[in-house]
Amino acid sequence: MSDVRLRFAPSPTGYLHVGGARTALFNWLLARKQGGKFILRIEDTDVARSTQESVDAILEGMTWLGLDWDEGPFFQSERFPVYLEFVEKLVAEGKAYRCYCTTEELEAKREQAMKEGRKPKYDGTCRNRAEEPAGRPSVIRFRAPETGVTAFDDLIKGRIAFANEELDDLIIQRTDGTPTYNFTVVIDDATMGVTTVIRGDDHINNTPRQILMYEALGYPVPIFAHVPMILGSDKARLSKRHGATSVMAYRDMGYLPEAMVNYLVRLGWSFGDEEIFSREELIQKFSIENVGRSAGVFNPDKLLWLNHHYIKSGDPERLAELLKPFLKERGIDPATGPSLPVVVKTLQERSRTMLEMADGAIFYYRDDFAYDEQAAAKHLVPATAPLLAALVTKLESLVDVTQAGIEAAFKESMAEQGIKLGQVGPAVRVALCGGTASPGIYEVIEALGCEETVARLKRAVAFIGKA
RNA sequence: GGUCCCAUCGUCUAGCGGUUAGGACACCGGCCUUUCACGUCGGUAACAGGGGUUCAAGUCCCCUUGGGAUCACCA
Repeated sequence: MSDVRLRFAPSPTGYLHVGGARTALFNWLLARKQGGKFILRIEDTDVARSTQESVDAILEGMTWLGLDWDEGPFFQSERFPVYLEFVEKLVAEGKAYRCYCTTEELEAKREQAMKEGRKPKYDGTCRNRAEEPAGRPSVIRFRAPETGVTAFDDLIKGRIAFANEELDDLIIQRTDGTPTYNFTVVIDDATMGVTTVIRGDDHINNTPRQILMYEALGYPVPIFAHVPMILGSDKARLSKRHGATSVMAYRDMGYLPEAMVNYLVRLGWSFGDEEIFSREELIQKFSIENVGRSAGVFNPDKLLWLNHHYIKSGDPERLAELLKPFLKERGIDPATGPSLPVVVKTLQERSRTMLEMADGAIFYYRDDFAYDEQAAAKHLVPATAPLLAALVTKLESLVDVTQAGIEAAFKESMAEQGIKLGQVGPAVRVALCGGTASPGIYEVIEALGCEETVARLKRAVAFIGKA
């Protein structure tokens, strides 16, 4: 046990994407490993862009991944009074000041500075303004030191230092009185007692300003760990055009949460040569020290492989439950046919996603499917009709409807007919499943039951007769 | 452009001064086999470049090059 406190602080302007999910996961893992607390905070100070739908989507994504939080969710929009209090405190102490520069003026100065090759930072016009013009709109800026160096020891990147002259006086309160991100994040992390901040490395440049504010406020500076970004296949920032980026989209595409968690954690973190980690193992083995420093490319193939792995080794009962919605989408009611867990067992090895499994399960629950044309042309031919008929006879009197019993019946029938499995097997497969790719025929028969199997074989014989 | 970050197979990575540079995904072969798969065996494939330091450098330092992030009254 320890008193580490970590947090995930997304802004509700969209769904939970894989990058955010990984950041959340790292925070959650460290909290769980060290027996600390994991806080969820919604950063919705930008009222215009924040939506309730996004909040719900983020919560849903977290829940799906199994990332439970100990405190929150807190909403920054509900804490405005807290922020204002701190703003006033800073102003009273002379650590922040009112700025009357208009957006247009600032814009012009920025352009001018760029044109002259200077840094486009705030020039400090209002920093030492003597009197305050009444009736003019104003913002509040944080008074940052103009000299010196602000540095921190990043748990992932190592020591990072910034010359204070590179920083400028950033706005902490807008004209409309609302606080801005770089301020609220500091106030919240400080007042919520956050000890370790794990976040995307796109925040590195914000860190020195934030440290300066912690110091101005008299709060201890947390430890930072900036995790590298996730890239698309072209090494550009991961986006929609690389494929799905929403965590929930992967659920809908038939991915298991444990596969997503396993994939995400290994993207940037490693533990020797190990690839497969259960949730418990991750909590035990995860460490920030083993998080890499460079950005990583999101590899859908490896995610798919992991998903396949977890489907192969998953509990059929659970998978059956997860499969139901996918079957429903296909208009199939599993109650009308063979036991779903039994069906699942026959499909686990050949399903990389639950969606594939659903497609593979369809034939079990429909007896009116059309035969694959090529398969029928090749295997449902006159020569096989009597062989199938012989099997019908054999199966109709079969008592031991297990794979072993079925196999024995097949062997017997084949011996009587003087043929090999290859001469009748493919036809049975097509008769039962409609195509040439399917689980083993003994498995299928066991799942289907003798009655249904016989019906399908008879249907195939009839089909041959009509052809 | 300024600042900051990054750099081992196509991809994810191991490596923490001395290795035939290892594993995984993907890819290509063999085996297994009633199909598809699973499994299994094997193969192709990497230290961005240049300087140092050192008996010894993928590992430490510097430069170059190449990526990326960030410079908002967004978060």
